[in-house]
Amino acid sequence: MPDRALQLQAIDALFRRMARRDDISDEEKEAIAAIAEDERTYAAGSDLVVEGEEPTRSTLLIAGFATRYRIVEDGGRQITSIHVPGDFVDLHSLLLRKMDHSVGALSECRVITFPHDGLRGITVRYPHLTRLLWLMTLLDSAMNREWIVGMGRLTALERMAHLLCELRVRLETVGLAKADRFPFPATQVSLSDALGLSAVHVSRVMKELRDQDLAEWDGREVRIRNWDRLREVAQFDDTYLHLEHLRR
Amino acid sequence: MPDRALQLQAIDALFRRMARRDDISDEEKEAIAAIAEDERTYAAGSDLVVEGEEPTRSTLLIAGFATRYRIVEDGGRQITSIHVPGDFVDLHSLLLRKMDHSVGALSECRVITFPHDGLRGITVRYPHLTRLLWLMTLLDSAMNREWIVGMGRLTALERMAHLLCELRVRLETVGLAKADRFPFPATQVSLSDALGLSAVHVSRVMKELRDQDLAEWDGREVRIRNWDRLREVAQFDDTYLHLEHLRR
DNA sequence: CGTAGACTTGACGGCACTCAAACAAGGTGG
DNA sequence: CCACCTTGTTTGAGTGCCGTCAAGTCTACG
Repeated sequence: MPDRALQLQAIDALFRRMARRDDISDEEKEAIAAIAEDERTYAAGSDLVVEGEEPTRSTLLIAGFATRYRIVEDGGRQITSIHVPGDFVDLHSLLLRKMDHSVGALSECRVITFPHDGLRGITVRYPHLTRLLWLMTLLDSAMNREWIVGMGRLTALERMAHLLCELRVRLETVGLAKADRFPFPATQVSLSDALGLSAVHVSRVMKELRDQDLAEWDGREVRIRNWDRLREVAQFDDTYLHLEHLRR
Repeated sequence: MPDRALQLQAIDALFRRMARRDDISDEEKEAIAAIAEDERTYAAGSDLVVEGEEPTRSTLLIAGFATRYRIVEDGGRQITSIHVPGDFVDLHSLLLRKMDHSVGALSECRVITFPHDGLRGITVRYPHLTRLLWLMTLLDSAMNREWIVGMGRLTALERMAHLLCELRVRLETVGLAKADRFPFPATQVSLSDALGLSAVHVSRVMKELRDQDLAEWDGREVRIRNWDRLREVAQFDDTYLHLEHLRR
């Protein structure tokens, strides 16, 4: 039986994400903590979940960065989401059951898992908390829609800028972004898999961002140089992140 | 007070979508029908919901085709989902509250709406039904992820073929596809908005599909000429539509 | 039968891809 | 402790998919 206070602290990033959108009561926090299992760590590059599996628990990322991705026939890889601490990487497996994509660790990842039985129990006893969990999956959807718009209608530079904007705001929400910098441990290859570009072109686009003094990135950390112009280039509008505090 | 039997019939496409994935009881069907409002009709080209609005009800499409879309700065438009009868076009507004995109009618659409108050009531009294509603939004997500993969890693021809495959399977699920044909009323412009292509290129790609005798389309109806090869070209695998009947 | 909207086809151009080679940095073993 | 190797990044040259522009065709409908 894990220590309850430690659990609550570890799950804090999730509570911050939720509390940003609606009130979450202590009882609700306890209900989640009550079904949390022990922490686990994954090495950078390893898979947390693999396409085709049928998980019996869902995974909350509490430290590190992870991605959802699929491999296509010619070996190409497409990342569909990047996850930061406080994100459930596979809450949808509670209902979809079978994974239609894999989840990989971009950097070393610490996670806590929640058995599906326990989560199903929450849907029976805690309707409001259920809606908040549902909301977490809806935020994933909203980000997916925004990515589709970007891939369909924005240039490589705009898309890259948009990703940096999104990451900054999401990391701020869980307290992981400083004023003008935030951690982002990745390779240009993984970025290219996320943006639907080639690795070579990512290199060129990053150079362009540096040259225009918009942002720079050394593979570990992003430094924002000119937030207003970066947002402008990215056509970034955070509406789709639904940051308003409302009754849900 | 609308006629209950008529309501149940109208909502049938939704029930079919749900019943394909899990059992849904008569009591649950009644619970949904009980909060249904009167039917409404939208003309082709009109908007069912507009970006920025905060709907107080969610909209179930019962006849016709609709799209979710966003307009970007240069006037470009990107469709993020195409909806068929049985789909909720904005169930997510129950929790997201503010629309981060618009919903337009591709053809004339008949819809039934469900007040958010009533849906929230369902989350309190019907946990299993709540999970099924949640599941409906998760299916949207899964389709979004698949579109991202397509936009990032497939060619125009492959993407187009993929869309036709997806529509065929989805329409079959609600009984609207015959063996080798199904309705799809759209213009090449709207298709180009969906696939992230230009209208001109959509024309070329459709010609290629015809020339290769894979499928044809006259603006109203799609005729599949060679399903196996179409699937192959599209690299279509229906796992992401989660068609298995399971306890959810 | 005239007109508007939708589709088709051709010419040309550009954004991003591939191929290829050089460079940087971190890790490992002799 | 440094040669060596692996992994990642940068840069250049050439290519191709798909976009834009433009003109012509088809079809529906008033």
